[in-house]
Amino acid sequence: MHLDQTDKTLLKLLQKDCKQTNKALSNVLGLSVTAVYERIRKLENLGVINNYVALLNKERVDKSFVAFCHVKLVQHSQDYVVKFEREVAKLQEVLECYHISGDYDYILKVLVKDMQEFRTFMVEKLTKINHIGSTHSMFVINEVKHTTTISV
Amino acid sequence: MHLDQTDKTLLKLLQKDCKQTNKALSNVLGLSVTAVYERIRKLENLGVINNYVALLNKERVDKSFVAFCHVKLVQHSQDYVVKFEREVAKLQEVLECYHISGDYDYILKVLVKDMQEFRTFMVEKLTKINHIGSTHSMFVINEVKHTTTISV
DNA sequence: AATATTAACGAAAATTTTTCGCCTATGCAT
DNA sequence: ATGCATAGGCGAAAAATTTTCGTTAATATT
Repeated sequence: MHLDQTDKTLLKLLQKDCKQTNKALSNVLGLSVTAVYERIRKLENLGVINNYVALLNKERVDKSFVAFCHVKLVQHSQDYVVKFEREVAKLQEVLECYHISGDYDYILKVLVKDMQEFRTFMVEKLTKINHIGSTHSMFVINEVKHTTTISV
Repeated sequence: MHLDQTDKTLLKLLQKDCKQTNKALSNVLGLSVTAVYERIRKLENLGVINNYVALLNKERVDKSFVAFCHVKLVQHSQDYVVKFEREVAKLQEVLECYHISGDYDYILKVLVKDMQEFRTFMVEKLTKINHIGSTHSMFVINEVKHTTTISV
C-alpha cells in the first residue's frame, strides 16, 4: 500500500468535510470526477478510511461537562482486566478509554451534562464496576483544541 | 430549540454513518425522504450538527503511538496562558488539548508514529514552547474505547 | 516485443438531493 | 367557536451527484 501526494491531499480534504462532492474535490486535486471516485473507493477498501460520521456540537445537545478520570484496578489478573474493559466500554458517558503506563491503569474521557451528572455517573456507574481500586478525576476548564484530523 | 425522539434517532444514525442516503434513513425513521431532508437541514442550521468528517484508521497511515501529556506552566499570567494555547494548537501531533483542574494545567493527547517520533515531538516541538514548567507523559498501551458518538 | 497492471478519462445510466406546491394538525388570537 | 399562523409532512419533478462502462495511455513484467 502506497499513498501518493494526491491520496494524502484527498484524505486531508475528506477529514475536514466528507460531504464535498467529487466534482468539488476534482477541482482541487486537478483530476476527473471518476478518478476521484476511484481513489476514494480504493482508500475505503484499503481500510485507510474507516467511516464517515456527523460530529455534533456537544453544548447544543446539553453535554457541556468533560472530565478525565484515572482508574486503578485492585489487581491486574487477566480476568479483572477483561471484565473492567468490557463494562467500561458499555458506558455511553465514556467516549474514550485507554490502558496507559504510569501510576494509574486507565484514563477515561467522560462526557456528561454537568457536575451533578458526573457525580451520578461516578457513584452509580463507574464505581459499580468491580475490581476498581481507586480513581482520580480531572475536570476540563476549557477545551483548547479538539480535532479528528490526522496529519498524513 | 426542542429535539424530539425522531431528531435524536436521526442524530444517532448520522453519528454512526453520515453517508447513508435519506431513503435509507427514511425507512428506519418511518418518514418520507423529504421529511428526513428537512430535519437534517434543521439540525445543521441549529448548529446541532457541526460537520461531517471521514475518520481514518490511524495504524494504516502509520500513526500508531498515542500519548497523554500533562503540562504545567511556570506561571499563570494571561499572557503565558494565551501564548501556550496558541502555540500548542498549531502542533499537528496534538489532537486534543484541555485546560484542566488538578496538579497539572493541561492535558494533551498526542498522536505520532512511534516512541522515536514522540521523543522528537517532545524535544523539538512541545518543550520549545516558552513558559512550560514541567511535563509528565503517559503512554497508551491499548485503546479500549474510542467513539465520537454523543448520546442525545 | 508482448502482456499485465494501474490510473486516468468522458459519456451514459442510475441514484440521490433538492425544490416546489400542497396538505394537515396544532396552537394562538379574535 | 372561528379564523389564522406555524410547523411538519408529503409526492412529484427538477437538478445534481454517484456509479458504471468502455477506452486509452503509461508503466512495469515476462
